[in-house]
Amino acid sequence: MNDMKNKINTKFFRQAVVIKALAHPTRLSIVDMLSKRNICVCEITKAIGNDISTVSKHLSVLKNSGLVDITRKGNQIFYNLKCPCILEFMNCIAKVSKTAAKEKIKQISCCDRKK
Amino acid sequence: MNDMKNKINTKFFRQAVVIKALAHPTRLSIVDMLSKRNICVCEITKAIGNDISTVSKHLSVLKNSGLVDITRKGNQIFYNLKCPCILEFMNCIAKVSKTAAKEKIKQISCCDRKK
DNA sequence: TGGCTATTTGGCAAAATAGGCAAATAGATG
DNA sequence: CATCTATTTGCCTATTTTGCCAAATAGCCA
Repeated sequence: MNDMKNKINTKFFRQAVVIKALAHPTRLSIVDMLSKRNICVCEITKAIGNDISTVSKHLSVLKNSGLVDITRKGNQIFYNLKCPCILEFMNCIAKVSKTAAKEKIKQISCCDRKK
Repeated sequence: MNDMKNKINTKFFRQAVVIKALAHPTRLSIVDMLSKRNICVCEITKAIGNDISTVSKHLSVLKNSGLVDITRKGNQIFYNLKCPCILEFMNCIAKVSKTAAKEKIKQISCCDRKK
């Protein structure tokens, strides 16, 4: 069991960092945008609608996880997706989330089986 | 831009729920175990080494996200992975996390380029 | 150099998450 | 029904994450 504790502290812990980076609606939306083309911070900020400092922090979470990279062009910093395989992953997540949503609707609308 | 805000509140928000469920070392470790076979709570608890109530809460996060399902057998509850595609996804995450780790080691050991 | 634009960082308060203990619940079984 | 085992829930505290504002940086250009 301490065995497993150690394991958690290495492989799973590191992987969780990457997954955590994806675990926020704003960051998912950013990843979605970046999957289409590289975009600069100011454009992302416009699309998201939060304060630019907030967006910048989200971007730095993505960068630290290793999911994205940056390129400077003049004054602007462009972010780009580093690992396209993330997109397949996103398909899988989309599937799970759609199924889950449908099931929740069923549970709510059909009959409150829980007292 | 409010457009995007709305989008965040629906699709990306729901997907983030699923990803958040995966974004914890303990839960990743549970998913890894479940990928091999269905296991009951008490066995998972033994492997993880946390309090059973803690493990139970992690399991309920996974269940609410739609990633796992349960089956009762006698008075034990077995958890099982609902969506095998998660495993392919994990390969991708593993790749990103390994690359990120290597790069961090490079940054630290070779030369502190940041002042 | 000095001012300009784009971006990041620091500090802080609010909200969300994690983990342990004790109590509650759900079936199984005598 | 009483009790036992397996699991979940409630409550509480500690930690982490978010998001905003103000201030600091970084490169560009006159």
